Amino acid sequence: MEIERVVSALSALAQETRLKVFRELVKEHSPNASCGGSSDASESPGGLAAGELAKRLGVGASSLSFHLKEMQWNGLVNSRKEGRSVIYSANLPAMQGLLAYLLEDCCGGACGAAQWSQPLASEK
Amino acid sequence: MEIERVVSALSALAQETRLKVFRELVKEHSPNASCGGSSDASESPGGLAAGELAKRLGVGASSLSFHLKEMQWNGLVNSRKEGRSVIYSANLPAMQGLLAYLLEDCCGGACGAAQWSQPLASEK
DNA sequence: TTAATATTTCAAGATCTATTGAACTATAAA
DNA sequence: TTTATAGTTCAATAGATCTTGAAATATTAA
Repeated sequence: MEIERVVSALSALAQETRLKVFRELVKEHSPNASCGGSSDASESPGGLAAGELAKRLGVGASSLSFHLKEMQWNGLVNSRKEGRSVIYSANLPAMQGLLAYLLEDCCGGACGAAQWSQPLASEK
Repeated sequence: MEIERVVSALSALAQETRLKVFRELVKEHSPNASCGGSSDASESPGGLAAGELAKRLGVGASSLSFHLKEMQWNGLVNSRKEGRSVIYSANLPAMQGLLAYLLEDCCGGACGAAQWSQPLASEK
């Protein structure tokens, strides 16, 4: 991942509403949907309608729409239309790419990937 | 890590100059400095002087100072004074906390920590 | 003490972000 | 059709962010 893409992915997450949206979408992500290792052809990507997200997060529709557009532009979420709803879903490979970059380039040999196979430390 | 702290850590990184600063500081981080697992009492945290960072990144001194202050405020870097220089260093435990949060709360059971003990995938 | 170096602070200005409510588009139901 | 529902777009506004250059502060060297 080149630095501009990393910065834009980080920007997409560096806002409370958007981070909550992403978290919510990850929760709703169906386990067999695209996560690299999938194999089952019956991909049902899961996700949530914009309205349902707005309700859960208590955000105005147009404000949420603004944030979803931002996240989509930056590659963090995907959308599809179903009836009159638009279903948004987390783009997990994008998150993986981001984490891979941070782990490799921003956590140093000193605190590399190895540590993360453990229980995943406490608070800062 | 609670969500406000995560958002502020992400904001600290979601800017090209700042991400480059962090990367540079991680490169310069001495291997035995505070990374949780350290034990040697002769902690020499490494780091870089503001001026050296400015030179390496080609950024104006006052602009860099603004970004360093931001990163310090958000807990991503530490500083110490040495002579007339101010040496900045990466706060790796903060980065760890951030990564732990993203891995746990934003990557889902689907794409959890397990994957990251491997060779650390390619591009997105 | 005076001068040079390293860095921060300040003020101004340009640009980007986020929220609001109203208007608009598309789909489905009556 | 008409009406209701789901989302998006638009314009206005408020506030945050970033860059610049000049001035201020601290430390070291002459």
